[in-house]
Amino acid sequence: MTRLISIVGPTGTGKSDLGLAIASALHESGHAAEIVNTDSMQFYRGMNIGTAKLPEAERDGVTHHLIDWLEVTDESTAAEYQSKAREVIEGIQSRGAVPILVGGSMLYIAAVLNTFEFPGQDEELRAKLEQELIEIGPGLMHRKLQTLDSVAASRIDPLNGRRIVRAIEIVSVTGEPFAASLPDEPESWQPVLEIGLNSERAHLVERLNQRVEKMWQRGLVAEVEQLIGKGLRQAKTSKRAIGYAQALAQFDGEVTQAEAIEQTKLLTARYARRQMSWFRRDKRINWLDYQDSVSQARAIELSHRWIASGEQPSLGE
RNA sequence: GGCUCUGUAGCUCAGUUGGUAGAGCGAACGACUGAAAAUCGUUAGGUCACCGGAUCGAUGCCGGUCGGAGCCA
Repeated sequence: MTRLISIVGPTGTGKSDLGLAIASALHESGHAAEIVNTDSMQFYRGMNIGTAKLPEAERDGVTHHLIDWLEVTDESTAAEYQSKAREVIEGIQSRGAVPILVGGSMLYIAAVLNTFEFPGQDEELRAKLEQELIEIGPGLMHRKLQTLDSVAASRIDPLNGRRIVRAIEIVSVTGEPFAASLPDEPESWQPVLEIGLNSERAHLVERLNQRVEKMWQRGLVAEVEQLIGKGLRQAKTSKRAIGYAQALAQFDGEVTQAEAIEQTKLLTARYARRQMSWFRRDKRINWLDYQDSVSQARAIELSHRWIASGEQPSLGE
């Protein structure tokens, strides 16, 4: 079985390019590699500019999976993605190729890489609970959870309506207590080499700001206009993507272009921060500086060793 | 030049009928098990423009200085 590689890190650090570089380096040494997208917004067909999706022409002939597999009106879920992605990964491995996961959607990555079992769902119940949340507020919902599962309640903030609703749903569906917390040391679904790309915050934010400006120059608003024709307004998840929600508001005349760009910059920088706060707890990640030829060489070296012998870099190396 | 308004956290602004101050956003950090580009939590930031006066006590009142905005000439 070929070994898994995963490239993670905040948005805009060059993960896609590094994925290609590693794929090409592995290819030279006789290992085929295919890329598996772990960016939840690149799932959507037609969402290209705002998700910084690598155009097909720039994929160097490397097969990319799980890009453009949903319509904007579809709703992705981590559970569905988990089974899909694992199927794709096993398919790649059965062909003797190396799967390289590339992307920054935290929950989706964890769902694939870790032993992560999603408790069941009940859409009808969920809808009812969501309505109730609106009516009575998170405080009372939290008390309700407390009577059902006091341990879960103690681990969820009383104001976090969304998690409270989901916890009640889980307890009701499974009839069992809900841990409501992530394990400190997750169990790997498969052995994996994780490479993280990051950079000093100020530099990253500056770069992200420039990228947002470019998205508008390249016609994000026009892309949104096209997506409206495909039902973007009726969408649940896709239309809330950073940049798309703002471009839509601009298209509707609710905000000026300057405001839309400004808000998008803010949300992007905040998103990058949240990504890091999630990734930092994963001690398996080998962090490297982004867009640096030394880092790229290092990442390739790590990958070679990993594929050849299953050797992980030792601490402080 | 005259009149009026104005100067409080990195930003936008509340506020104190005189007892040294708050919010939203931002920042740093954290949580996260079927929407996660989501949903939330914690913390740190202020000689309340500057100088003087009256007062037991001033960010607040009075005078001045400097900066900003508007109107009139």
